[in-house]
Amino acid sequence: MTDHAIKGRRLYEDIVQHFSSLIRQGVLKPGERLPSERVLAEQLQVSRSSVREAIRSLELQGLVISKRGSGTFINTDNLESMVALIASTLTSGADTGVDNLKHIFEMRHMLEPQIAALAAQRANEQEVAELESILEEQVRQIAGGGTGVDADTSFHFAVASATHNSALVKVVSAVEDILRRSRDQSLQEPGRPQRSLDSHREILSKIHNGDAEGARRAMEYHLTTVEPENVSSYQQSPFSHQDFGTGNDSQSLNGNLVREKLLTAESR
Amino acid sequence: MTDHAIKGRRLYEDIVQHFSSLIRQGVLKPGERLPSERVLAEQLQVSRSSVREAIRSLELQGLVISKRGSGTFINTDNLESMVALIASTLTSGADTGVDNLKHIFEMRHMLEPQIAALAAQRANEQEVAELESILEEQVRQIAGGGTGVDADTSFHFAVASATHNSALVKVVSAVEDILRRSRDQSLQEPGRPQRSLDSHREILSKIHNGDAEGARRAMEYHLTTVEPENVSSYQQSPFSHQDFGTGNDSQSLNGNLVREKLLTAESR
DNA sequence: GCGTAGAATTGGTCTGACCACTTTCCCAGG
DNA sequence: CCTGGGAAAGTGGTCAGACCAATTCTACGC
Repeated sequence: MTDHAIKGRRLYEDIVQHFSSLIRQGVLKPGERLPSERVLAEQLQVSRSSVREAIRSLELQGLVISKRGSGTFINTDNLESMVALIASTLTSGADTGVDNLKHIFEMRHMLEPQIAALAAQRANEQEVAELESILEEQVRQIAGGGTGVDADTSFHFAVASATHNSALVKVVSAVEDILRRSRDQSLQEPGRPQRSLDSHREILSKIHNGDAEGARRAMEYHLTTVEPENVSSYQQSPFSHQDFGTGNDSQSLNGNLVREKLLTAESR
Repeated sequence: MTDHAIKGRRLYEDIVQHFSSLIRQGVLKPGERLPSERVLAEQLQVSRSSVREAIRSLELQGLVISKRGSGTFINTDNLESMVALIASTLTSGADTGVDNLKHIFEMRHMLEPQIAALAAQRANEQEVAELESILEEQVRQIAGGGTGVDADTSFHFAVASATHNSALVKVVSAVEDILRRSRDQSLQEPGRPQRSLDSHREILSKIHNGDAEGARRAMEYHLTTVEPENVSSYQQSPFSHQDFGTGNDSQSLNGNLVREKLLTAESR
């Protein structure tokens, strides 16, 4: 890649780098609480605003978590925010449209079959049990007339988890997050939910038996059949996630005023 | 208080969501300039600090770019920051250590051979030419006594680009970015740079001929031979890149002092 | 016409103040 | 003694206004 030319460094970036370094070196351990913003500002000889911007940045990177009233804590590895970030990054850029969705499908098609194979080699009993319970949940959802999207997404996530590879889990989660909505549409089609469930069962069976190659093929079949033939017929809906906190609705004060001005149509 | 259901939602997140939406919907087009922070603050009826935190977040997501003195602009699709973000997210979390590097290698091994195959099917003349010139550069670097890491990274990046799949490009770039350092070490070994170059040539040849399966195998071979046998012998700290600027704190005002102050403050 | 100095504009940083929420701690009532 | 509850202190979230530094715009002088 290109060399990053020297650009006007910002103060908060120094701070981010500093803490990134400390955290990654393990000097600051997960769960630990950072000094308060005011204290940090004084120690670092910068203003509280700069400290806050740095913390904002670290939080977006998933390295720390701020909680009003209690403090800022190291990591605790909350996957959600990281996944949301990757998802947002994957869907942003020049190609925000149908192409993007195609690209995501393509990547998924590259990754998931191999992930299933890995999972077959590495899944332990607990993880197999988890997968089974997810399928039971999917049965319930479908029986209840639902599409089973949530269980569907959970299944793919759980398979990725069974690889014991955190990087894969993150990327797959991001991909699944992005595809959740279009999958919802895909599953609207009659018969689809049941077919999806069936192929999930097949995948799980292979994983249970440690049949890597079988799992790979089963996942490939699953993706091919469940995948839409015509991606372009799908809603764009690029930005699903919930930003970093499941946050929704109703702020006091000027919250509603702001919301009125900010949001046009955002159901929730 | 009367009204309720107040989630821990932050004000700036609303703003982020608002602009995310506008940008992704194409209402705000790349290159366009946003109103100044002061104006935005007034329009949205929030403080400038909140606007700034929102812009910070958008910038980290690669959606906008702020330039002191001139303004804040939409996107321009600067890949770098997005890649840096994904990289940082992939390397953060519970497993910041050797395991993480293993995971990254594993993911790479899943993706790149298939990417090479896709590239063989889709690369156009221009992209083939680009790959050729990268190899020439690699020759020069090696001839000059270097390891050719930069050209090496560029090569993998260019192959990914040839798939015309932006999502793949982003993920691969992040992966390559993370692995750059360990690759540097790997290439220190005598003969390695030359072998790497040779297998690059093989890959390019297959891509040039549109031989997808050949390209896949060539890439697989390349990864297997160039990859370290023992990942754990590699330096940890997989966090190479620059976090959004060049990160050497030797020049930063209080780099080391800060650390001292911070650590002493830990005991409480 | 053109270039340049200065004014206006913009993002970056600082300060100090309040608000909303949590945690801590102390004291009254058991 | 304890224990529960409420005030106090501490923390992040937001706000306001100021100044600095880089950039852009403008108008003046040549």
